[in-house]
Amino acid sequence: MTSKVRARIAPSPTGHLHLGTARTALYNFLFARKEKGDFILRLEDTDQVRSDEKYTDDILDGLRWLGMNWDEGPDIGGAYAPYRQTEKTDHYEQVAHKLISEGKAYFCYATPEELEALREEQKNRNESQRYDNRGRHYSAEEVDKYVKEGRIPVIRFKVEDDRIVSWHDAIKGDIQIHTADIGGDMVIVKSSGIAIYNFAVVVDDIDMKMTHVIRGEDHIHNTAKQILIYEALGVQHPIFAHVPLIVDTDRAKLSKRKHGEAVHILKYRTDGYMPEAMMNYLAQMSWTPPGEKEIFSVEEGCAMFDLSKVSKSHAIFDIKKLNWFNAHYLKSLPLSVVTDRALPFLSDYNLSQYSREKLEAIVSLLRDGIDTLGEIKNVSAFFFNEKIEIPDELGNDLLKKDSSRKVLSKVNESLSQFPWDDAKGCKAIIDGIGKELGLKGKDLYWPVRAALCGCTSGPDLGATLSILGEARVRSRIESLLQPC
RNA sequence: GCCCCCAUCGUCUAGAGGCCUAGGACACAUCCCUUUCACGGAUGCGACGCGGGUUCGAAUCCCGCUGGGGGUACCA
Repeated sequence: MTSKVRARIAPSPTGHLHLGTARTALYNFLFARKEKGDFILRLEDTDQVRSDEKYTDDILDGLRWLGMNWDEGPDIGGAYAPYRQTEKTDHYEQVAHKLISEGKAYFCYATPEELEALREEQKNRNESQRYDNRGRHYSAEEVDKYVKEGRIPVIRFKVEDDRIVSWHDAIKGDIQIHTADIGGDMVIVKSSGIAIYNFAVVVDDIDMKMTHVIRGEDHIHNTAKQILIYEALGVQHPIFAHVPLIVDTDRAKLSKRKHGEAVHILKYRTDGYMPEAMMNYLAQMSWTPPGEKEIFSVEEGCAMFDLSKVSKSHAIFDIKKLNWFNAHYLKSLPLSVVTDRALPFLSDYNLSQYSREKLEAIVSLLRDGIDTLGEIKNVSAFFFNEKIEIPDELGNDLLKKDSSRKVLSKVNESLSQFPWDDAKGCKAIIDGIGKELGLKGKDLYWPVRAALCGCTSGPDLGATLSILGEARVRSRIESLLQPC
């Protein structure tokens, strides 16, 4: 009888939601949903120095934004609460003491300085750096001496020296790690009394009955350590799956230090990326759905996801591909939705000068030509600003040409005949003027466009005219026809 | 240093020994559509890191090399 699948994401609130965390969360989420299991959110906040509540909010918010929801978590509770490690300190310590009483762990009084010296020595001798397990053999006198000195011990877990830990990774396949390479007996509880990550995760994953642990491949060595703890605790370990890391175009791990805000989901939100695009891009970075289907929603992802099809090799974050996804969703999502999302990016403008209908028309016109909503402010400026800037190269050159002035004069004379509510009709009049003057293509369109938009490329001309309306068009053209 | 993981077009990838003269997508180039631009459509460019095996047959399996990445904490 297989038990219900339980997968989780366990971020630590030491920074904004990271791209890699988001993707790992997504894979856990997709997997849990696909298997009709539970997806759990848990906070690994044992790093007291770096943890911050504001990051917790950012992380939960970011995950929701991407379309994920969880069945249990710090915000909604659940059968296995609490879902924050800092609320389980005593529990971890109890488990650690149980291991001590069974002879599987012990107090170690070595100071950080002593350990540093040990590492230094080993390095000089060109040996691999590892704890020498000295704490296993303290005499009563030694312990007494250290206690009198006021040393506060850590708790170390005994790592068997000559064994191979192996598991079948759901993504990577069989992995074997020799215990000699783990680094000696490992700390499981710091002198502060706080459990160390490798210990707390295991206790939590046991407590919460996790069946699958899907996480970044930077945890592969931790997995070996953790399997040892599962064994000591007499519990069968969950299925592990290590997802390849996301690296940059130089193939280095994405890091705050090197990439700044670009490693955070928040950055993409504020730059005007659609959550649908972000989710879709993240999901397909290391996983291809059957049938080479590139575009898919969270729901479709949930239905199609297959852990065994996740790639083993690293994924390179390619902003161009993300842009393509985003441009796709910008064009295909319902206009009202895109408009709602676009308006905050236009908040510097006086939006009340247009009806909602016209605003939607503007978004509809502009969304074809941009990759992100962040770009909409610039490309829509001529719709909102009272006066537009005409760049010198257009003002001094194109708009000074005889043919250009002819076109503009003619358009100006005909303004009263434009069917202002009909974009195609407006365009037809321009075409008519072109025919009359014997001008076409650039000679015809560019002057009009330049006069209205301040540039020679842009959205559909008829629609632009229609949205701007007679008054704005008239004032822009007339201001250019003034003798200079 | 030691340990682990990985290796197909510039990028993401399909490929589970013959279906592969290696397929798709992004990007790029050209063309078409549009009497401008964008969108859209079509075409093109373009890869199995190297060397050994195994096999009738290898991108696919094995070994070595090289390259890349990750890990080696009283961080997570």
